[in-house]
Amino acid sequence: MSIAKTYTPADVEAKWYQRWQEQGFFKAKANPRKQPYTVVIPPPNVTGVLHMGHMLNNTIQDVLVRRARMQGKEACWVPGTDHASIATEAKVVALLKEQGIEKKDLTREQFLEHAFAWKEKYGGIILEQLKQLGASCDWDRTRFTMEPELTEAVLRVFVDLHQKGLVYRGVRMVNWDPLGQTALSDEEVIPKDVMAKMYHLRYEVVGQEGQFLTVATSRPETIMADVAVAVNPNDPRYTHLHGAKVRIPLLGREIPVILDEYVSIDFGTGALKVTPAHDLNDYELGVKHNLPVIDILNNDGSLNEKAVLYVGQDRFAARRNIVKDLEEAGHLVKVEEYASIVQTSERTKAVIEPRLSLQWFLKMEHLAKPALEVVENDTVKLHPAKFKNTYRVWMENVRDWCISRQLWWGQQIPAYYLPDGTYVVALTAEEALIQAREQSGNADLQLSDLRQDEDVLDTWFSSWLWPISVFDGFKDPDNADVNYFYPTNDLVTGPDILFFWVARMIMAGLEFRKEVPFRNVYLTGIVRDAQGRKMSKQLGNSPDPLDLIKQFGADGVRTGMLFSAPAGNDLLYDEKLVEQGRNFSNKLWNAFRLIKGWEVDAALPFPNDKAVEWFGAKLNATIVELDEHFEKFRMSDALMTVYKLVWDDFCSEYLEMIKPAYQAPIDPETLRLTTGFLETLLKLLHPFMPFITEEIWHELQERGPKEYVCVAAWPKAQPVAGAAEVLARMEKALAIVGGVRTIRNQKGLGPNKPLTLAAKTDDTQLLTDYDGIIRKLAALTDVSVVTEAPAASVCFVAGGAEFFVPLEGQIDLGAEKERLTKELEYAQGFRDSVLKKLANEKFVANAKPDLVERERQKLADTEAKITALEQSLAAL
RNA sequence: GGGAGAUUAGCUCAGCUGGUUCAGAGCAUCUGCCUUACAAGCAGAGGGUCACUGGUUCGAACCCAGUAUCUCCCA
Repeated sequence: MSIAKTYTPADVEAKWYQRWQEQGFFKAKANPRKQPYTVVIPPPNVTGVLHMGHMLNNTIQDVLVRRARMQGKEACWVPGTDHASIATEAKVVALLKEQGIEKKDLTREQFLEHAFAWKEKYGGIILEQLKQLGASCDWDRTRFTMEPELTEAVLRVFVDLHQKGLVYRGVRMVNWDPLGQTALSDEEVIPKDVMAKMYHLRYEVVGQEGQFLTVATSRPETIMADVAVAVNPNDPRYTHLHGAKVRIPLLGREIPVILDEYVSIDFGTGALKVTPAHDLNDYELGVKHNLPVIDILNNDGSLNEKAVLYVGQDRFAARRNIVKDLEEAGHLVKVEEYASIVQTSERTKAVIEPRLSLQWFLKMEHLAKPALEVVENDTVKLHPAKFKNTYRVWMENVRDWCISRQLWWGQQIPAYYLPDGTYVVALTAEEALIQAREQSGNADLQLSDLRQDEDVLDTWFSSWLWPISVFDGFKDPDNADVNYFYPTNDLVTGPDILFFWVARMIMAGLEFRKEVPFRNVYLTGIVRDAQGRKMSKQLGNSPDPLDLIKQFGADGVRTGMLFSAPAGNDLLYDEKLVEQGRNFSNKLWNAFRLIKGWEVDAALPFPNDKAVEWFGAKLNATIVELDEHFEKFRMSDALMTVYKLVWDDFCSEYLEMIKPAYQAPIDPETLRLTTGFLETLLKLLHPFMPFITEEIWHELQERGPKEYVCVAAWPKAQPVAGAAEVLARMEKALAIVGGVRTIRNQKGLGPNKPLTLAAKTDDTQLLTDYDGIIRKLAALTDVSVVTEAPAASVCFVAGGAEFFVPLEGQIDLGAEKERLTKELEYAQGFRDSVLKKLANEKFVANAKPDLVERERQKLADTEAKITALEQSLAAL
């Protein structure tokens, strides 16, 4: 039989994923005999497709989940999507437009029909893509934030919080997205640095014709909404204007000059136009001074009739026009460039309008306090911990959450308005009617008299319930699933949604189940390109994830992503990384190919006790190290640990030690033990590389129908007495091999030229025990013990002993002398530094005794080395 | 403007409470090898005043202060 020289992932990946599913390995059910391990997926946008960020994030989740499953836990990874109201609605509106349908021509019901049809057709593509990555989700549990059960959960929570007085309706300054035509929460607004213009406009002082007050503004188109000009009472330039009135340019309306210390004297001209409807600070100033509010904007950002001028024009067009007109009228004093910030919509990218608006809010103070505490006291641990600071600052300054959105795609707010303008909040219209009759005292009220609030709830108002709602914890708070799987264990997500989502889930968990939603939050970095730029469609710098999987295999891509992904650090994606992942797959494949290719001769004795003993010790030590990395969520280090174990220790050292000569058979015991080692390695690798490990697992030997590495027991370290000594002895032996190899390289001898080795050492036992290994790895025909340096040989020192490789006619005496002298000087320098340390009375007195002892040992070792080197030099 | 974090090899990062081998890994680089498991490979080598300046200490990449630069969060 022949095994392909290179591993071809495409041939096997789909097969194994299907088998795992057929076997039901990913399915989880409440099982009191097992410890639960639960992860809920950060639900991707239902309209989304897989991008590099998802690949990283879901690889990490899958590694955690697969390992937990192998550890014998009831591993449950719940997949699903969220409805992403604003993004999806925008997408559907655009699609309808292409078909010649305008949203405004549709009723709400008609629009939702279109939206759901679209979701059925295209939604959830991303979940199918996750399967290609190997994600071991329990697909039977797939949830969607807008499905009936989850919608009900959202409405129940809204009603509950309203009853508790935490949800309220009020007029507040909100972030208005004129493109999406909806309010946004503070977290959905992204500040952007821009170069803006500051316009200096002069307002004529009433009754003092020819006298002007100059204000500076970046938004001249809002002067029609001005209700005052404010100056600092301590500003001597304007003392004469206290109590005066000024006239708005072009418009002529008179507004008062008000005094407030809020106005900073050195910014702009020290005179501030006050436009309460269109600026948060102005609004607060307006409230304080009892000023009216004039809102001159329509929902789409165009000017309304209250503006009087430029009515119907978009805000930016109006700005251009008014600047021209102001200039012509002689009211534009000057224009300055200055660095400023504009707020933009996270979703539509439109410039946000601060706008006074009637919205629903959720009070945060009561929810934030306990949510902060559980992070402070590590009930919920953030990885890396530096995010605790960020979290704290946000939680301490959190403002009420604007939860209403002027959209249709989402859960419609269960508030019902009575004809008299008051409202009731209830889960259903029927319940609302009962309440409404009671509240109004009008028993004749009918359903048709009630009008439900037009708005829907923020998508995050669904997502924050996710860890509970996916287990139906609202509909049925005492069901077996939620009791068993909640709280979940680990959450893996990006720091960009720490507040949007993570913080709010913690709040919801504590408020509705009196328990945190998860114990650990692993925050991944952002995937960037090699130049450190964010991956974006515009830049075209993001590779297609599915292409990558095709090209390098899912295992290659998974490991490639993890190689350079320490928690919380951005990942600079480079194709080299997935290439390295693919190469690693191939390395593993070839190790398998070697072992599988051996013929067995049952008559052969077992010659590899030292190699086996060593690799067993190495394996145990590495498992301990690996588990530590996992406990600390150091995924990159965990991977690198197994990577080196497989590549360096197993392939480069162990297999080379036990490998029979070409086409020679192997003894049965070595084959048995080596196969066992490989199986252990497959288990350790499986969370990272599920496909190739499963393939090799089955190719290696016949397996029972349920016998998959996917559900094999996670290896446990088995401490063996004397393991440290075993590792140390082999290290010494390998140092000798290294010495010979270095000489081969330096002398250009090639790997196969037969050489002999002479050793001047006290530790002849080492040479006896490891004779076979040393000869094989260093390609030596003979190893002998000598008392004097043989003539015409190259020397090296390893572990305090001298070794000689006789090389008749190839010795450059001068070069040898130089090399040894250099090494000697280095050793002497080191000895001196140790001596100095030991001569220091304070060191000997203050340092821990074992430390001093170690320094003494160092000194002895170095002195042995110096002696050996000096003798070698003398012998030359 | 306020806050947090970072600065270690060409790149990406480790370096746990200051003290094992005068600073480690992977990738990249250089040299030599197509040695029948693997050239997607093998063997070997080079490479760092631990941002800078002071301080504490017997001893500092690690602790303290200041400076510079960068990143993130919030205004």
